[in-house]
Amino acid sequence: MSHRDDLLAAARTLLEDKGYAHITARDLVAASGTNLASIGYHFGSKAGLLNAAIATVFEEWTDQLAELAMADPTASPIERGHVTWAAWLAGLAGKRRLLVSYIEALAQAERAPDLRRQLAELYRTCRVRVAGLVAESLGDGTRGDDPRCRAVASFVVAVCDGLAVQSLVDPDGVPTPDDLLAGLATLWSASFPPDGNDTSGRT
Amino acid sequence: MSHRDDLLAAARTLLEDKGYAHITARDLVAASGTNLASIGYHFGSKAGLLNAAIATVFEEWTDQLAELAMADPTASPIERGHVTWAAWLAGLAGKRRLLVSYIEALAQAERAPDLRRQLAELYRTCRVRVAGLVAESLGDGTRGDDPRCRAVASFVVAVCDGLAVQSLVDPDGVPTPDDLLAGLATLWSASFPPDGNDTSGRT
DNA sequence: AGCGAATCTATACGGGCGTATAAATCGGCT
DNA sequence: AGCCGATTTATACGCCCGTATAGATTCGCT
Repeated sequence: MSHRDDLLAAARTLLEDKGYAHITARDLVAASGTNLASIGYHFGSKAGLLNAAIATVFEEWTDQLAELAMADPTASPIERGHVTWAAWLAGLAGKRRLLVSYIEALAQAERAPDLRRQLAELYRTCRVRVAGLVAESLGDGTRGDDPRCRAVASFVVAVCDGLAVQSLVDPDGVPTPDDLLAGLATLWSASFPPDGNDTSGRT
Repeated sequence: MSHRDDLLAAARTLLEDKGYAHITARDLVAASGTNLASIGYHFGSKAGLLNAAIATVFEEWTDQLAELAMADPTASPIERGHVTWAAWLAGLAGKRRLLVSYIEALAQAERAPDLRRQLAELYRTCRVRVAGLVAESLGDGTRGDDPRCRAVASFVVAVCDGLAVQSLVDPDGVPTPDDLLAGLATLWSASFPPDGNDTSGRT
């Protein structure tokens, strides 16, 4: 394992137990068994390392959700949404501490152009990917860059964000998957009106 | 004006243009024209001052919304919700920078017991107050401590939070007041079934 | 084996940080 | 006027921070 990998792993750990804002360069060195100067050498700065770590976390989450959403090839789009959110909600409790760091980073990004660009790019990629999954699940030849797919993707991602944050603010007040489904039904049919030919699920 | 007030005002200003995490004690002194030691004297610590400032911001927001929600004495509960959220959404753009600081504080609270307690108390008070408004708007003698009122209050507050955060993450993807109303209608009728029973969505 | 590049180590540096201390000043009260 | 507590001032202390530098080591290649 290179120092680079060690540092990344340590950053990931520390994001969980110290929080983005309170990690010092010396924390990272101690947790990784590497050297102070290695941070600068491999990542340019402490911020560079931390942001790289945030990115891996984000990608990890998207991977998990994407895999889950597409696990059942026969599922309708609405079922996939349900599955995704249910899984997301179920996992939130265990992600709590990392989530806090992620939210911290989100806030810092407002005044840190580099981090901001990085997060924006991450979101863009994520949405494109989700849009692709939506198109795939429609199975009628619609492509991922279809505006409707992009709209649905934005919506799905936004809901995941909203749920995550709400679980921080008020862990006991987060809606159940069934609550979500009721809301989803309304919003989904508003996006894909069930008039004429439509493959989207009926409830 | 006492140093206490000057510091509080400076903290409020700095929360907007430097962000919770990056305000230093010397920033506060410079912006307030006071003295380094006055922070400790009046607030115990820099964190004490910052948290007091956050509290005033929070209370200011609640005051504004409460006033707006109750402006029209003939409005139904659902109309009040609509008005409140619409106003909240309209104001979010102008609150953006303060909002970032608030979110930062929220994240920090996870590892800062004092701040955490303070925010929890703020939320509790806020919910009680909203529940009171809900009861008042029902106008049928229901009291604010009725479980249904409390549930509605939690929901309303959570939505405000969710909207705020989403406006940070993705300002262009925030739902319109009308989108909200559609979702609200579903959820509201699920909370207060117009007739006997079972209005919740099913798979 | 020998060389250059990549990587790692040890340490120094300057700076900014939050807080504490002690003295000066103010303000109300008798 | 004189006192006392509340407040304000000026400054010092010690700590820890992020980064840079320079030299040692390792690795890949011929």
